[in-house]
Amino acid sequence: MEIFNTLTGRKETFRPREPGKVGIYVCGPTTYNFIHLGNARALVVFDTIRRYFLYRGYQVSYVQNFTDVDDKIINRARAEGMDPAVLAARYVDEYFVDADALNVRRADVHPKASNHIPEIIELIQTLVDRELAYEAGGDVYFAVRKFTDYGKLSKRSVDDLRAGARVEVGEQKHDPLDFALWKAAKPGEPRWDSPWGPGRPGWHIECSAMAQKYLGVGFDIHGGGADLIFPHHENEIAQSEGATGRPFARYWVHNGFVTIREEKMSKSLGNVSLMRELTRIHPGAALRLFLLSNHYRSPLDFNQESMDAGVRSLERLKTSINLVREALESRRVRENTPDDAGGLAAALDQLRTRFEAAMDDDFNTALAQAVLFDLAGEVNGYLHHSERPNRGVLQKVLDLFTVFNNVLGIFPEREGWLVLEAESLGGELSHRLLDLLIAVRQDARRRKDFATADRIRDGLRELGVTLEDTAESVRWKKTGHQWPEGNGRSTT
RNA sequence: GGCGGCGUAGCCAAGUGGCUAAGGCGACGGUCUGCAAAACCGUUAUUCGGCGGUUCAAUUCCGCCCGCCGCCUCCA
Repeated sequence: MEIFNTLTGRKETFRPREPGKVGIYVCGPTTYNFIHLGNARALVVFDTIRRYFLYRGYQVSYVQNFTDVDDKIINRARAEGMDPAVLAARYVDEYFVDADALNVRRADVHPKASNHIPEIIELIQTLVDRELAYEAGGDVYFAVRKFTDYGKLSKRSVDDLRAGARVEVGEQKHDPLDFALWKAAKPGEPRWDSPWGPGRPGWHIECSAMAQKYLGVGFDIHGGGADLIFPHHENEIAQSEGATGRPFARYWVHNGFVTIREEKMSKSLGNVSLMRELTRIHPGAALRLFLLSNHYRSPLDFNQESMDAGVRSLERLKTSINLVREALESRRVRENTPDDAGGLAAALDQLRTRFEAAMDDDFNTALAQAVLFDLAGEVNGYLHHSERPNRGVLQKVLDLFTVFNNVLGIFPEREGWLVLEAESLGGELSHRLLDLLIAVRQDARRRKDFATADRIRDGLRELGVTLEDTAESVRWKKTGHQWPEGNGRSTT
């Protein structure tokens, strides 16, 4: 397995700290709002990486924190007249709603800064004892210039950084480059007792403390968005390696940004896309497919065209899986016919090899997706050309879809069965009405009253239900339109 | 200014020092269909931003130029 390591700037063969085991720490969101598309990309990328290690048989320890003590939380809580802890807890809950929509699995541990104050204080104390940190007016700062390796991750020299560094009002840094490990509490702010007086941890220190606690020193993979390289991860390295004298993490993995219509997504541009909005409009599976549609280190542009293409390509996968399922249930399937498509079974082995090669090469999910589409193409062709498809080979196809999906996580899985979508029309009555309309239309078709038949089909299409006539039955599927509860009609 | 990335068909997007430059979306033609839809078959980059260089051979390596983007401040 080859992984691009930000620390060395190149792809390296992955060698775990302990054979058969891999420890991964990913920086999770600061819980002051719903997560946005950029957060979602990081989540999905690292969830997929984790899944691939599991596929490869590793025992994975996957840790993703929540930053629940932070200026942004305090400010927002103040603005809303809420207790910061309550606000943070609320958005932790909301995080899971969005993560679930993207089929992102729970981490093995989801540590929160607020639950690790003693560990944080202990780590700061170690840094103070080693004279890499100093107290000033109730704050504690890390002395960047005393850590000689500073800048090794972001490839910056301390002198380059000097120009950009600034000192906020009220800070008492000895050097503008220094950063806060501990912030003295101002009136009305959350506070914990410490050897330096009441206060709260700075942003970077929590990750050092929690990663070390759950994964130990020198764990395998530390991940996050590329914007965390500097200063967050650089500072984590300084703190952790300063305190232990040993390498903090072995492979640093960073995902690229999401842009929106070619612009960086940011608050100031007002173009932040919250997942809560997006999942209302698009199926989670389509969003996940889109998020994995290019290499994780490249920028990914979100726009209507790309998303539409994602939705349609998802349809292709669903259709194929459904065709296989239908065939397996149909009368034409045979137990003992030879694999008469000229080697579908052999093709499956090749596809699996290609899939692994793609993922082995720095988690090339775009290539891995192509394998999924090739699988769809292979089996569609087989079903089209074979009068008597072989049950065994079709089952293998379904199994392979499941194996691939287990890594890419596009469709949720329930008891080994891929859930392609919630085929819900919003109630039992709707389903019965639809069945009735389809039956009436079938009668019309038998009478060759195609005007009526087409009127029903066209009308349903406008309502977001597409009918497909097959030799044996009529299929329907939901397309496009969403029907939010209670609020009437919404056009996407 | 410092650091880093990108430029492949109408769009999205993999990729490689030389065998037919993946895959998806779209478009076009055909099969199927009452007509559709879906599916299938076929077509859709003699060419990989431009100019040089290295090489028997470059889209792939190097240099320069043009264009785009990100980080250097909180940010996935």
